[in-house]
Amino acid sequence: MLLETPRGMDDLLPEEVRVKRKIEDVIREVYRLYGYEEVETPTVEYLALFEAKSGEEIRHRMYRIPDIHGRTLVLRPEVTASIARLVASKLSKAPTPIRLGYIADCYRYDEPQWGRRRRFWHGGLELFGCTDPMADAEIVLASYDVFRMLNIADTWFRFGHVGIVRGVLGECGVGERLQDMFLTAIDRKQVAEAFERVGGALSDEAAGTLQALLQLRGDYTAGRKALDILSPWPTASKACENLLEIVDEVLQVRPGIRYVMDFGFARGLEYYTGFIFEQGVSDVEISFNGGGRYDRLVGLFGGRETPAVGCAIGITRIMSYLLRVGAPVESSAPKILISIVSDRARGRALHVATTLRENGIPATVDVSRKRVGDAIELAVKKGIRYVGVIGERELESDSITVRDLEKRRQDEISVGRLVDHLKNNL
RNA sequence: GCCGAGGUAGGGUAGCCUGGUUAGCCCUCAGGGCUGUGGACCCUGCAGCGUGGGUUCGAAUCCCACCCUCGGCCCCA
Repeated sequence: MLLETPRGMDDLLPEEVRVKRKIEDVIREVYRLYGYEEVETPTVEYLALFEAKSGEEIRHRMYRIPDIHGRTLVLRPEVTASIARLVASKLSKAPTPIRLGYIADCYRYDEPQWGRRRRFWHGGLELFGCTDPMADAEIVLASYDVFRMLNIADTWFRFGHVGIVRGVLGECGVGERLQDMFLTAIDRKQVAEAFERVGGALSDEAAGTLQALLQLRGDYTAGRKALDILSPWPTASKACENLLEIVDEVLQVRPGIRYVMDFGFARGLEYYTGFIFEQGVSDVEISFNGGGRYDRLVGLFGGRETPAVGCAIGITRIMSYLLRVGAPVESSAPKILISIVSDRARGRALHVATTLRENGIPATVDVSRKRVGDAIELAVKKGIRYVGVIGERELESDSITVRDLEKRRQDEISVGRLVDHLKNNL
């Protein structure tokens, strides 16, 4: 017990952290390029924040923590609600549009397996204050760029719009609560149950429309077909047009992306009001990124009604994927290990290492004072390319012997030229 | 939460069916052989049967429960 981590919560070893950092670096670069400002919110939040609109599934998978005064706190299962709260409160007077990003650990009491951990990281982008399809398209394009910059070329998108089904149901007088239940059932692929729940509220025509719609998926032409099916339903038609517009704008920039428009597509979070999407990688079932539009959440938290669209990128899933496919990640090993073979050389070794570091070259001194041969062996194991040797001879001539383990050659170089020598040979 | 397969030193494995020496091997790690070249080699050492019960003269081995890991379902990023 003492030596185990809680189930589903992982220690991350150097190799894993290296990959995770790389993903975070890319996400932060996308923030920079798109003008998103990173924020942090508490890992622990009040239960109420997630109770309203997080969706059935997530609600009962939250870690709950009773505090001393009997309030119920939870470990955040996701971050969007926190960001919406932030916009409803501290940022209520910030000029819109507001672009915010976050990288944060989240917690869900799930059954652990590949790509599903009880503690995992999300990297998100949230854009507040715009209803224009360009905003939705921007989130998709930024998502695409994250994967592109990680050299994950083979990525796919699934596009949908909860406003379509909500539109048909709404025009039949089905209330929001019932709409949520319908969509949750659809998300679970329980189509029959979905229809049972709304029961008699639907006319035959509405039921027929929905049945046809839920099976419809495909490329842009499927979207046109959906428009036909929806022609008697003005609200739903408008939602469908909105979806087509967003996808069209994405395709204008990235005509080659792999995507499917899926009209039977729903997501587990209940706060979505419009466009929704998921993104994944071809040889993996589960999605790596998901998001959509939630125009009412900020208002629900007491803020001014503020439209919003965003996404949550599964950093932990991408990390597992990159480790699995063995994606190359730059080594974090120092470039040179300086071996000392004379007590008098100790000061010189430290001095040389300092000079190298001041020039941006990572260097370590062999403080364990191994024999040269053992130092070479250690360097090989640690992936350090160069071994420097400083002893009496080098002190004499104000130089350092540098052995290149990759090219298997050795040179005696004056200390003054060492920085240039290593820089030229990296 | 459900179904399936598994758990032997830090990693990888043999032994389990058919209970019986001190649980073997490879890598890693530590110390030494070894005072400036061993991308080594040799010697020595540290460290293990997931946990708890049960059966038995005796359990890594058979039985039960639990824990954990890995798949799958469900769901999700």
